[in-house]
Amino acid sequence: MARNKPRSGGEQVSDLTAGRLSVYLRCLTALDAAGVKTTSSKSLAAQFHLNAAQIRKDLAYFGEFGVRGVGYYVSELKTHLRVILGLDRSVRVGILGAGNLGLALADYQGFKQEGFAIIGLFDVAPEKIGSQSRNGVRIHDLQEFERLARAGEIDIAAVAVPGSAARSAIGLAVGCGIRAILNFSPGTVKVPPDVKLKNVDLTVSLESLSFFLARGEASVPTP
Amino acid sequence: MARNKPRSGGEQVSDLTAGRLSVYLRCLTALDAAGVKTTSSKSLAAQFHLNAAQIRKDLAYFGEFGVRGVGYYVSELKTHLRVILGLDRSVRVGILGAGNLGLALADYQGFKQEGFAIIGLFDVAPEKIGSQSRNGVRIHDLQEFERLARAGEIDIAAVAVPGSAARSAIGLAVGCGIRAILNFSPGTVKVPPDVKLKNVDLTVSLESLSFFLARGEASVPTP
DNA sequence: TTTTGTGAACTAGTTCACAGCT
DNA sequence: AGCTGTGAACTAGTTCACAAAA
Repeated sequence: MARNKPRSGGEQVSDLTAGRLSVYLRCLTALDAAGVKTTSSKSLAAQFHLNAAQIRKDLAYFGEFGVRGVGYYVSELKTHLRVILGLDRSVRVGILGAGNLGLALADYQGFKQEGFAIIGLFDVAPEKIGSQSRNGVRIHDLQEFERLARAGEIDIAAVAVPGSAARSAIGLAVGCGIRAILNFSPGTVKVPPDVKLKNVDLTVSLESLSFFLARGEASVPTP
Repeated sequence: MARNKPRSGGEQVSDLTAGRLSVYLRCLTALDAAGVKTTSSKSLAAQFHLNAAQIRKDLAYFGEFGVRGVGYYVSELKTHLRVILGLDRSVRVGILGAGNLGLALADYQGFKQEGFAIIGLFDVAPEKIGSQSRNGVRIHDLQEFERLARAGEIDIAAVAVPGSAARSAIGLAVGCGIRAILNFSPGTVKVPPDVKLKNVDLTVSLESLSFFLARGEASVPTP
């Protein structure tokens, strides 16, 4: 059995590491589903195009989960990763903006699969309020978001409003005590240091690709 | 006038740099719309929470666009950036997968605004083929994608298929000569080195946020 | 003076390589 | 033997600080 250095939440973990932990969890889930009992950093690296040393280093940071000479027990490591990622409890997501993107996010199956709970869609347009997405996620008034957020019933705000409304939507969420925001709107918004803002900028992604096409370059996938 | 070192497409430009160029273009477009004629790296940095030295370095890599003592001419620099990003010609995007996400992407206004041409949606489900998105983007058979791609009429493939179909969809696109792929499906797919693959993994994004919530940490926005 | 463009210094992130455990 | 965990070496990315230009 391996249990040694469960790191106290002191040091800063990089965003890239956090993302990789999520990737590792997905790999382990696949192996588990395939009935694989044990694996190693080398085998994970080979199968999923990762670097073995990096996997070991990322994992070792949170404790000694491996067994020397053997590797990692798939199901055990999976459980550890779920705890590390905070997925052992329900993570409640509220979506700001019930446009095309907001509606698509609400019905995105990947979230449900990973255990995220979509609390609802929130918009300001009176004609949308009361209706629901294809899969039955209800659209509420933005005030309802405020109420729920202040009551501590929303963990993550997904912001999918038009660019012009992004700043105020993010400001609102922060004001209600939201500590984690996934922002799909364009622009450079600043948040207090205790709030984690993650930007998914579709225009920037497409324009980067256009740039590499224009240069005739290409290479490594972007994680 | 400034024109000195228009870098030959020799060296490798990092993905982070490419993304920042797109951000700079957006900043300049905003300034231009506001009637601002000149700006400086310092002023851009202050307004949009960037680093002045980095802006200068990124831009200087492609030529001497600035004027010492003055700064940059907004409209001139904007034009340069559009050329550098390959946005001076039409960039044609085909969307693989006409599910919720694919449909939302097809109707996403941000793309149209930036000059991307959405060629169509492509799916395998017979009942979807022939219909169209809310804003009128047609859904075609996947074979039509193959035909168009082989004819060189699609520059970027956006992959929004279910996870299980991602590998084959990306393989198909690569096989048809597509050199740039924006992938929304989960998983670690490998592509040849001359193909640029950019992953937008919503589950990884949400799980990173969950991780930071679980640790009680937070900090800098993620670009 | 102001502000660019850029080498130098620094910081962050990745990979190597091996001691140490099973 | 095999594989982890980790310091050391390396690579990439960012910021500083200043000479050169307008």
